[in-house]
Amino acid sequence: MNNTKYDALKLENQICFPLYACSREIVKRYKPFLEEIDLTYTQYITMMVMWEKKCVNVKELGESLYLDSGTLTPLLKKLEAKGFLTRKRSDQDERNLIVTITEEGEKMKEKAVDIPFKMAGCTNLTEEEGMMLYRILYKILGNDL
Amino acid sequence: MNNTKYDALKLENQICFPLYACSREIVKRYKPFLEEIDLTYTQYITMMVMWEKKCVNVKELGESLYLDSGTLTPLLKKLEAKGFLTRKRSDQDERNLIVTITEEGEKMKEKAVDIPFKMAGCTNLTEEEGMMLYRILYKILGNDL
DNA sequence: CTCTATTGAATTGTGCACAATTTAATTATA
DNA sequence: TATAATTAAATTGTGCACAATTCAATAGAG
Repeated sequence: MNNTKYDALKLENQICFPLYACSREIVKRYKPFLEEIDLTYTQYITMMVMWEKKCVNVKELGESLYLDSGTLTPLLKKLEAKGFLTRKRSDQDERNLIVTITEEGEKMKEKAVDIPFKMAGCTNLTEEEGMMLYRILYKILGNDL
Repeated sequence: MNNTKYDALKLENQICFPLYACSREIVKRYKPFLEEIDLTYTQYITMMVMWEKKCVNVKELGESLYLDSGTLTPLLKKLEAKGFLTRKRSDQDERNLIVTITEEGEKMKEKAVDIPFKMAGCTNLTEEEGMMLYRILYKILGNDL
């Protein structure tokens, strides 16, 4: 029993710190696989949205990824330069930038399709732990305090 | 039942994505509290180590925080400029840089001490969920695959 | 004791994140 | 319908992260 009012300031008593460390750690484990298809992690999750939706504006993309235009604008320009998507203003409302996946972007999906399975071996969680983690993380994300 | 081999590439089926989003989300919730004491989140967890250890070299600090010298060197220079710590090469082994907390850095602790309690209200997890999350995250971090 | 290998920080360069501001387009209102 | 308010992206500036390289100091092998 050596509790002090400072215990709450110890690194080992934080919940945010392992979250932050873990996030970076897993992104690091993705890196070798993502390098093979010339994507960074953020570009990869962006492509995931594109593979599903084919066509979105920056705002929708930002809501899906919890990212803003300050992050997305330069990132989308890079993905456009790589040929995976196109960027074009909407005719109906020129404030909106429409991002559309290209043929080449679609082809990428074939090269990406085994990454999730390769990554599955990179964590030592049981299926139950994985589901629990998933549920708790989305509970936090859903909490708009 | 519309399962395809592409389901594993959907954003909603990722475990890493909510981890990444959640980590950033919580750091964002810290920001208003940390601004009051003029620290960024990374500077804050660095100070946590300093409050506990008083004196460490960059390597030890990096092991505690899962960060390397590329991140820590500029960060420590900023904390030194703010007067919270000093940086000095070891006499025994000049390769080592000894980081030591200052009187002023110690005083900061008083101003930081209620941040964990303020943050506690910022997540909607039960105590059990918090403990579960903590356990699972450290299980991943401990896994040196 | 000298040469080589290793170690610990610092440096360099790239890519996010994000707050804050700006710009242009659209909508709402007096 | 002018004007004000709002909206969507882009821009600007700061601060990480991190791979890769460099540099200086020390340890180890012959």
